Amino acid sequence: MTVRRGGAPRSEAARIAILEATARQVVERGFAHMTVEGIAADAHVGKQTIYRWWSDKSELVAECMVEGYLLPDLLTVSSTADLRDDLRRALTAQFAFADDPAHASLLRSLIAAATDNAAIADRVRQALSADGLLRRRLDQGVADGDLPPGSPTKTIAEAIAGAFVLRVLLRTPPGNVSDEVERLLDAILGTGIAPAE
Amino acid sequence: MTVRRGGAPRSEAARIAILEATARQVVERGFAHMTVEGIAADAHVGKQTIYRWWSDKSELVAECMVEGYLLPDLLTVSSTADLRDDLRRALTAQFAFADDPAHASLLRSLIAAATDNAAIADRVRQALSADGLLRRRLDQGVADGDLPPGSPTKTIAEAIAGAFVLRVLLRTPPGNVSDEVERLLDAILGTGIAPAE
Amino acid sequence: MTVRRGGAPRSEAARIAILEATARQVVERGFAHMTVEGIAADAHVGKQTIYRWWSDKSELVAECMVEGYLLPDLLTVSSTADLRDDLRRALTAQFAFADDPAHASLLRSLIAAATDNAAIADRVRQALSADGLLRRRLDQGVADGDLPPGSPTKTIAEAIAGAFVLRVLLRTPPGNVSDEVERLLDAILGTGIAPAE
Amino acid sequence: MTVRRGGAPRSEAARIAILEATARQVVERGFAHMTVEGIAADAHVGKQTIYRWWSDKSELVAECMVEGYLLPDLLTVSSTADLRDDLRRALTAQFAFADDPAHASLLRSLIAAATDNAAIADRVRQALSADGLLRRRLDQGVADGDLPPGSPTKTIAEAIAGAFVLRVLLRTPPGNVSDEVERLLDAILGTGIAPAE
DNA sequence: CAATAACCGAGACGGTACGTCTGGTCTTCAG
DNA sequence: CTGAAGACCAGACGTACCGTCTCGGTTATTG
Repeated sequence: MTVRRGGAPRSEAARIAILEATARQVVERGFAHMTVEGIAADAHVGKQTIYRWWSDKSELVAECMVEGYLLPDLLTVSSTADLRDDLRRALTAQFAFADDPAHASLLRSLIAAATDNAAIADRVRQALSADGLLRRRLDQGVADGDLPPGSPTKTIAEAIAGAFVLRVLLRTPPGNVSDEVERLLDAILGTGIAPAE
Repeated sequence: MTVRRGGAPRSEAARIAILEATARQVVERGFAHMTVEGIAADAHVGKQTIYRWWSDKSELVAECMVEGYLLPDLLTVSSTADLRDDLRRALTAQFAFADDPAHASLLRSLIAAATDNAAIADRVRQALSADGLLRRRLDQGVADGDLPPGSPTKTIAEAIAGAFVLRVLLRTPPGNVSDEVERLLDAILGTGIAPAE
Repeated sequence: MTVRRGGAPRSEAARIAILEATARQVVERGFAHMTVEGIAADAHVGKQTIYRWWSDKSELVAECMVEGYLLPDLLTVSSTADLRDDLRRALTAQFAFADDPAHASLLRSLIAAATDNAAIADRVRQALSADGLLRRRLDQGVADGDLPPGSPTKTIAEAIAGAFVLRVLLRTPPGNVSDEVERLLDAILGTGIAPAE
Repeated sequence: MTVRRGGAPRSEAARIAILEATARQVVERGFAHMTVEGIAADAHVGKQTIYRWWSDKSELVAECMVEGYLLPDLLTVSSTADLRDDLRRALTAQFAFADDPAHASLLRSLIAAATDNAAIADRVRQALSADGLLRRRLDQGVADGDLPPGSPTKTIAEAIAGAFVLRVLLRTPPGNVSDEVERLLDAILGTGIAPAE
């Protein structure tokens, strides 16, 4: 292991102030328009203290997300007997979140950041799929016989997340959320009517 | 109507040089790191000639895409009697395109640009869904009885596009493309086995 | 010759504003403590406009001096029949100037600048020797027989300037100026009494 | 008096390493461009160890000079019966020293330092006038009748030092040293010919 | 001989300024 | 009036140092 060779240890207070300021700046200005200088000023910190520990602003945002300063898990997947209803609840909440223009704007910022930084991308996916909760509920659906055996639950979960991402990217105007959710459920789970033979 | 009051007409040569330079810069540097100054130099054009006709770099990229300098339609959807095979062909080609790291990087740049500019976002969706071709093939599938009547074909097409976008965003390592495509088809079309009652 | 190929010509207004601001900053802060950023702000000018035309702050100060924004000629050498009296008047005025602490401080700043930049050094010498006026009066003194024929008038003028520079450098407290001037004249012109054989 | 209440005594090794490093840095970078951090690194010493004992870099340089790490006494004034010859020897050595560009550069650095710090200025004057040796030889010249009674020997010594300082400042190109020395002696001592009546 | 105190090397900290790069605007001249 | 060229003001970039503070560790003196 690395031996401490003198010097003050890293300041946790500074680290937290910087991450909080970063989160504020992402929300206020967006990823593209926020500046390291602005973060330093907001956090009452020297710029060098930022550059000492992070190489660029996408690293900052990545750590912000990992530490949960930016994006809560958007999905909370309930687990009743009714798979479709559980998913409906979860997706409705997620879509409603994105219908707030400020939230949509934040999400677009994070998508932009994700194009720069794989860690952010992964964290976005985690947030969007409730870090596996969604997939686990789908697996349960397979076990319960609500989904065909062998259903690719991981892929289904990613298709749901992807549909959501694209909706945010396309700025789909907040329409009738429940209709949209229903259509997405139809697309993923089938219309509930067995396909024609 | 606005009366033209003399002077030289807009130079088509300059316009084309600028769009070509923009396309080059997106590929070489990525959307976030390219500069208007760099484009002007690359196109041997004054900065003002750019600012006179476009308000910012996302407008430039948007026009580039519309004019086809940047992204070809990624899907070419065939129309045989077998829906699943038609989709398989289309998606396989699309996934293969994204497996080239340079292409994936370009796509991420365009996603970043799309977060800034709705026109780009829409154009990305168009490219990803072959400007409606995919949806039309799905509609045909409904008509042929390959999909249940009332299937939300638009939503299905967007889920497919979304799954692809998320794959690009997450930098999913190029694995077994045919398996992944198969899983995505399973997710969207069902496993081919009627869900248990 | 170089052909102008377009682009706005250099702004004379900006150039003057920068030189004036530089002069103000030298006086207010001193050469060592003034900043390019401060000058830019004072002159309401972008930093690049400074760096485009000057390589560093000693170049700025040099141009300031050449243009006369900073240091007037300190000597005005009269030309009566009495060499010693002419020099007395000139040196007394110069010493009195340096007795103002602000002036002394400015002179030290310029000496510091001169250690960086030969052009400044030469301009300081010019200012100190009235750009040759002093030497010409000494030559006249030789012609009049007030100085021995063959007297090294250039060296004498430099010794006078050097004595003054050293006085400024040493911060010799403002004492009895007329005594000091008299002693310097004695040193340079002799005590007026022929040396003992 | 202040009572020592325990603790390690000041490290002489560190003090010497710092002064040596300071001297190296003055020579290598010049006073204006050397840094405390560079000195600390060069001396393998913590910055605080410097700031604990010196307030700024001009203090460091001042102590360097007092301790003789930087500038030897440039004059060694011999004391034969011939005043002019004694001075000629001394000045020739001094001028020859300054003809080495590295020495001239060091002297300019010290002049720059002297503009910041009166102690350095005084030490420079001391070095240049051999700490009074020159003046004492001039006094001897008065006693011997080589100079008029009442000659202002202090002022003469300072004029000699000043002429030398100005020569260094002006970067007078190394020309014929013996001629220059001769002219300076003429300027100070007279041409050796009694002035015309 | 433990406790205390001042020292030491190392290096993180909040800052200021550097010199460069780019954004968007404005100004010239050529066509 | 367009377009190439490029100067302009503004301000962020990432780096270098400033002078202070905080570590772990090392001598001395003192109770």
